[in-house]
Amino acid sequence: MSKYGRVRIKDIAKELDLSTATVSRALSPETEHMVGKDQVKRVRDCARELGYIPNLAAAALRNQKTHVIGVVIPDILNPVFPPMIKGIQSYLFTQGYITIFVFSNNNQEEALEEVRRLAMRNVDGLILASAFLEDRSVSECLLQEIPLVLANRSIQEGHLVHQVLSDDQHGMELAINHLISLGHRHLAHFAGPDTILQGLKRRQAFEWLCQQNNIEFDIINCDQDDTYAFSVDAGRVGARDYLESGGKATGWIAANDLMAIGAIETCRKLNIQIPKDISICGFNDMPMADIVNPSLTTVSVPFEEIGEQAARMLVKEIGSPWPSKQRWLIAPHLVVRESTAKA
Amino acid sequence: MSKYGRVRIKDIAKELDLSTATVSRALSPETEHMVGKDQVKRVRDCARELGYIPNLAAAALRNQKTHVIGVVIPDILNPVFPPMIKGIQSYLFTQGYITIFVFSNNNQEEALEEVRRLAMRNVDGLILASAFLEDRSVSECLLQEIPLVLANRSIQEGHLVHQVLSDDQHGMELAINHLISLGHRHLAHFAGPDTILQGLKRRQAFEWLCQQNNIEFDIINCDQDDTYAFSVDAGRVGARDYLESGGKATGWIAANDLMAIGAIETCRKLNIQIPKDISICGFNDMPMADIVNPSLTTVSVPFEEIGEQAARMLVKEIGSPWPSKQRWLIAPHLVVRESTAKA
DNA sequence: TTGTAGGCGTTATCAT
DNA sequence: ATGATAACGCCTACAA
Repeated sequence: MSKYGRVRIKDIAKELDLSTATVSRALSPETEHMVGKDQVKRVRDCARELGYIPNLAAAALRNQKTHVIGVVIPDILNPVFPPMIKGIQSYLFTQGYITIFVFSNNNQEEALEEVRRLAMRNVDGLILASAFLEDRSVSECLLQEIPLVLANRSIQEGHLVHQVLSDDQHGMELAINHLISLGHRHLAHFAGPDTILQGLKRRQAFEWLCQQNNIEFDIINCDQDDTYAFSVDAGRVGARDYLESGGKATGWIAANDLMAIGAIETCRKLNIQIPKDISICGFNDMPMADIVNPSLTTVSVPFEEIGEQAARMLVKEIGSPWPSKQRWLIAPHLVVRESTAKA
Repeated sequence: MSKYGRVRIKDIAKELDLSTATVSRALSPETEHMVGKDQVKRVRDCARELGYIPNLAAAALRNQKTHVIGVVIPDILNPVFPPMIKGIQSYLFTQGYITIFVFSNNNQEEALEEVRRLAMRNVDGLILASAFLEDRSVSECLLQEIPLVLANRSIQEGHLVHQVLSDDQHGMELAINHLISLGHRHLAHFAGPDTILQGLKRRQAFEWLCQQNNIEFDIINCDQDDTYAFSVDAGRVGARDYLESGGKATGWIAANDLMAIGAIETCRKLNIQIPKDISICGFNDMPMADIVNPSLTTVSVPFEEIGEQAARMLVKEIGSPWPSKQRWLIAPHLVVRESTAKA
């Protein structure tokens, strides 16, 4: 092969009898104007010929900028995240960034550990989609002065960081109005854990809106522990417990689609017909929500858009930090399918 | 705050009036034995106090080793990949590696571009799950001498790279035997593109096994273009075309679950009952295959295991390259659910 | 337009 | 046991 191991600028310089400075300049679009046109061509050709691949680790060390963004995702198996990942990655790609996705298994300790690892890699910025209302990852980032955007989550001290969120209050309103308009007068909410933003917000909105509308309601807490939160299993068990304890609501709203699917499964086992006997509404409109049995009526949260918007804000923040932090709400919409019907 | 920007080894050294060498040694588990016990403690304490975070880019530059693995995934929205991603990531995490996942949108050019970007980042190794039987990414890796494992895919020159694959021939046998045992005597295969390993292998296996069993069969090519391959839409259109052209098979095997779901949808629209009129079998057993309507009988491919095994082989290969390249087959199994029944 | 030289943060070699 | 120093590959002020 080539007479070099991995080709460096130095090798090209030697080959063409130039200085490394000239080669470096010729290779970079921002500086090539300082070099003669003919030289640029010579250098470029030679680089291609020798199979030169720049060593970005070295450049990063020198420039104090890696063009790497870190993203912490709580659970890769949760189907809402792939669209968000896509939104993040495809925008950052266009901006010349590479994205490191790490997965925290819904675990605060792991998330913090991952954030530290990312900090060691000198990421230029961080997007946290990991889910807890309070955890130390955020303070760690602030301490390290790493530009930060929270995607689809929030924290108590909202003024310290940028946030991109779906408007869950509005989403819950869409779901409740839908069920009410179908004639349901007793609703139930299968809630996620209060330690996670969506769990808290959706439960609060449900409670408040039912009271506003003078509707009888029950709230079922399905969360045993954090890894179990928002799972099909949580919905399964929640529904079973609710029915066994004599719950009478005819309109159910789950905190997410997976829990709705779990609830539907339990109903099927108990020979309860959906939507004839009970209407069930999900939340998120995850991929596949349209092909389950029955297909899910659900509040559609635009995760890809959330991801892209978060990435967009982060890039801006890296370019020039905003003095005040933004809280960006994205409106969900209702998708009516087969799992809801007249009471 | 601290009086330093980001704390470096040099800062700790100055603080404790030691040399950078001693501090570096004290901080690294492999070299701390060269330093007095008391010093180690002083250094560690000081590092914690100042909030020292090692700069791995610098270490990588010095050590010619980044502890970064790159993984190319063709499509994050394809539900078979999250389990594979999990398998890869969780194993590599335990081995002290960080993983960069990139997505090529089923596009060869993008995959190659991503591989180049990863090479610039000096990844220690690469896992390619991107799907084509022939593309330039592999040769690029070989050229750059980057340790390489193919996950769930293959190439013509199989002896040049490690591969971890599901045994599709065996999987197809399970599916066909299942349908035959249910009394089906005319089978159809909704095939993926021949340019992708699974498309090719599954079609070939289907053809051969039908001939072996003296079964009448049809093959429907659903692939228009690469981004469309293996999608719900491909299955939808394939089924419609097949039925409109008078296809009579009572047992269908799709090249993957998404296509099976698309085919089911078309049947539902045409008032064809599954599995009463036609039995449909999928391939992969993706997450959610158990909750679609009707739930899918499918050949279950253990993607998480494939991912973990690929990662395992890659780490070994990085440690000490094997002279001969391995081809590792993982056996799928059949999961019988509601979409297949007696003819 | 081109070249020289120093430094980004870390670690290994060599000397003490 | 500890310190001085060079080197990893790249970029850029400064000099010519």
